[in-house]
Amino acid sequence: MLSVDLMADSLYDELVSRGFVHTVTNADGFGAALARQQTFYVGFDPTARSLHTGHLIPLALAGHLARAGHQPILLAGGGTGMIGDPTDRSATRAMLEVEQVQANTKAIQSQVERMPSLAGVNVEVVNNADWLSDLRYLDFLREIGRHFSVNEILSTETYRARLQDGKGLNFVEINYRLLQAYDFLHLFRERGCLVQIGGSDQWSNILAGVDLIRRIEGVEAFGLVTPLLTTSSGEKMGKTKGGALWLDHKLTSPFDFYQYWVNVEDIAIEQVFSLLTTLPMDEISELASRKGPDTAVVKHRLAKEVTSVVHGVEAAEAAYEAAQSLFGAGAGSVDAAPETYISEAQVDSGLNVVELLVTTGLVGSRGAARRLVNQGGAYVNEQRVDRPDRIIATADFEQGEILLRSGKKRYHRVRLSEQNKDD
RNA sequence: GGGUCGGUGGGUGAGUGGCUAAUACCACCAGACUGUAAAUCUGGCGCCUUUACGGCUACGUAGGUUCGAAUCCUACCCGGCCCA
Repeated sequence: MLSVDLMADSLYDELVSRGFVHTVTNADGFGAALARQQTFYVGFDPTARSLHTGHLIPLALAGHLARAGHQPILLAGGGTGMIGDPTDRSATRAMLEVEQVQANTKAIQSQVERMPSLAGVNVEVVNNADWLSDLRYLDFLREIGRHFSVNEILSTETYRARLQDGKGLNFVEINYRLLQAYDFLHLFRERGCLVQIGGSDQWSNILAGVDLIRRIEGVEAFGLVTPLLTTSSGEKMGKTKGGALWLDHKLTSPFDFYQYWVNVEDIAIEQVFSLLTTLPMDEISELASRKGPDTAVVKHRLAKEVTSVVHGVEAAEAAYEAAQSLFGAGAGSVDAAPETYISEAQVDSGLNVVELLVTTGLVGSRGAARRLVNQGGAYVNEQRVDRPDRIIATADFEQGEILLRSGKKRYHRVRLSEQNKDD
């Protein structure tokens, strides 16, 4: 018994020392609860067809808990997504089309199921549409609604801010909290789930569930929220030109994903390591303590670890190799850089750099491509392009391939093919 | 339902008949410096083109007034506040 307790304590302590605990409902109680096998859950709303960097911390935490023997349930919010979480929103979200929600839910479900960081773990994925869709309004109001104080809801940060700024708040949005709380209650009843984890923005929603379970079932459930990864200027980490840093390789290539982490600010190294990778803390401290140009090496390690978590070790290795050949000594081919195929016919018809930059998606418009060239940020095979009307000829292809570069670090391969091929 | 104020580019938020593709800040992109870092400095940041004192599209939606509208009028949609 004693040893089990020690294990549990050390698990909780480990979570604290790695920086996962932003807030917890009852630290002692939670620590003690971990002495027994717990079922816990974390939810993701289907606002897009892929999860992004921001979801990585709760996923990592889920991994730690799961490896310690606890049972994870990952919840895709097919039901709550129909409503839209108002948290951190200065205005009402546009409601997504039903089909969109369903498609996103499916995408996220399969993404979570295939997540390398959870490989070997018995993850259960559920969709709250399965139980929320069939709720009966009157029953829900009588059983659940009566436990919620509108005053209390309105006094929480999200809603108060809305009211103060005179931004408006509709009834649907207030209900979001009830539904999320109900999810927790449902999972407690059906699965004995006593723990919900999430990002710090989910604190009040999680708390609502903990309260609901106590009120209705008389049982103490636990909620724990993780911090957010932010840059030194306080911005959420994971923002790029193209928007979020997606976990889906079709939206953000493993190479770009890798590059993002190689480029994190120095001061974030330790935090990213401890939250997103599973390296032991003493090793992390050692890595983080290195100074000067050596930090480049450390960042490669960081990028490799984080990329492995999302895309697997092989993709991480490939991204590393690609980065080495691009940024290390000597240039080579770049297997992991995103690639596009174009036909010889296109080349023969007089394709110029601007057109090429646009078709590869390296820039968003022809105007932007011209700007890039004029600012000296465009390269073909590592040679700076000086004119927007520079024609790309078959002679530019080295072994059927052109290496296109935008700025210092964004690469794209263009390959010749008989026909156009996508993906 | 009545009154009143408001809906501007990824975000915040100026602009109230031409000088406005639209101030400023943030985010973002490029250049310089570096370590593929931060900070700093410089340039850019609707789309298109023969890069031009050029064309097109845009300031909730749809019409209208005007030589000319984000700016005025009408209707509608959405939101705040007050009244019911």
